[in-house]
Amino acid sequence: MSRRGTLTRQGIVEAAMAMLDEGDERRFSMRRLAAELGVDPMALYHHHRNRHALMQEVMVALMAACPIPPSAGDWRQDVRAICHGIRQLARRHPGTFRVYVVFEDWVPSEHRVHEALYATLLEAGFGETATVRAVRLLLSYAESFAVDEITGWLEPFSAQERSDLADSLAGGTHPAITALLDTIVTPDADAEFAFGLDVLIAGLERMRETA
Amino acid sequence: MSRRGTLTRQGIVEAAMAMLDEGDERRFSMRRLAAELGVDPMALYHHHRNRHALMQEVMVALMAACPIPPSAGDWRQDVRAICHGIRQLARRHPGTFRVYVVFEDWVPSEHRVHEALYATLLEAGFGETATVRAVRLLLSYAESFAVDEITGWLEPFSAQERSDLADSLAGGTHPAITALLDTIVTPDADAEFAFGLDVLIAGLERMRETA
DNA sequence: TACGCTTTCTCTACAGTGTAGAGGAAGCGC
DNA sequence: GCGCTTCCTCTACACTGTAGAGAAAGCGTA
Repeated sequence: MSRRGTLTRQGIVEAAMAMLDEGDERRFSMRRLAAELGVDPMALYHHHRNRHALMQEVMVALMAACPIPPSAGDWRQDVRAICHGIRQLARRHPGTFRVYVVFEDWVPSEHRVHEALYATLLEAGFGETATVRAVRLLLSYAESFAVDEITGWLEPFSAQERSDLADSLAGGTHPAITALLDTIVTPDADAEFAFGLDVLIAGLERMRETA
Repeated sequence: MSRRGTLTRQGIVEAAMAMLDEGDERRFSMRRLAAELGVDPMALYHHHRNRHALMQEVMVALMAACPIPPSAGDWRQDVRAICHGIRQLARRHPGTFRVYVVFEDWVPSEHRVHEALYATLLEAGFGETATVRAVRLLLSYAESFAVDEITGWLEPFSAQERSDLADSLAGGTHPAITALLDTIVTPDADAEFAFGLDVLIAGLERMRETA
């Protein structure tokens, strides 16, 4: 057992993030993390008040790592780029991101991302209320898409999954789903993400004109 | 201790759902549920293979309870109504709904809701691919909005929360957020939900025209 | 009524979790 | 050298899900 100087506040955060990201984030535990770091579980508590406080730090680190591309002048392109950054972040840190989306607390480093979106829309001429609402809309789109993607919902179904789905339709009458089965089981993540962004941006454009 | 006939497969499901909904869903446990039912924890395992299997049943019950209004003839109105049904469901079953959105498995009774949306958009003239994508978009909007709402993100900030937010902005430079602070801290859930739906529907309308 | 069988529940136990509280050792300043 | 602070370990507790064994209640049949 190493005795001293092995642990750092930030080192623990990084190790925790790595553990969340590789494999199932539900397998994360303070004891496992301590074992990984070759240290007694309670050693962690000297650097972080408790599990929740550690998680908070991990969330801060996560959002601080969110890429925010520089403005390209056109708000539509900027919005696309920022949302893409969120998607990239999720792919780089799938486990941590999934913890993030259900995390209840404040994560200060979120501000970076929010600021970028707010600034983009304000400058594009959206009103204050519309901007705030549009940002929530865009963020929830990007985040929930990203979660779906890292959870595997956007990968083509296996033969097994496809037939499970088909079987589960047998009970009731679901003509529309049945008709769409082939399309449903062969999603294209990139195209789907772009589609959603196109819809949102087109819709926002209309809002701006009429408001 | 009651000995026999107190427990029912469905009764356990309902009690579990009630326990999830009142108070924090993270406080749910098999042992607490058993205590509530006046029964030994292991008694539950005779009716449900394990906690996950029970949760699966609860999720099925949840989605089976999702109100699906009859079609009104206009796809825009139908989409609005269906999404509103999801929001209502979340408000009636906040704890269960929050478990649902992070639940990884298949929930057969989801089909009812999906079918309604698929059918609506197909009949409105959307292509197959567009329909599938639009449905995912609408569902993820309704669900993530509903989660935000039941989590409390759409209630006006308390003075404390407002000043916490203001403080957290002091460090960096966030001119846009700062300018929007008043708007950010006074959200209006109904208006916000309607705004998102308007944007999505307007955007989808454009997609249908150009496709 | 009596026997056994099945169903339903209880009891005990184990490995896992987060973490409180006490204690020990390493390194610093004097 | 001494003491103080910092960092870590050890032990312990209350909690979790659930395996495995056994008890009791009610049923079907004789």
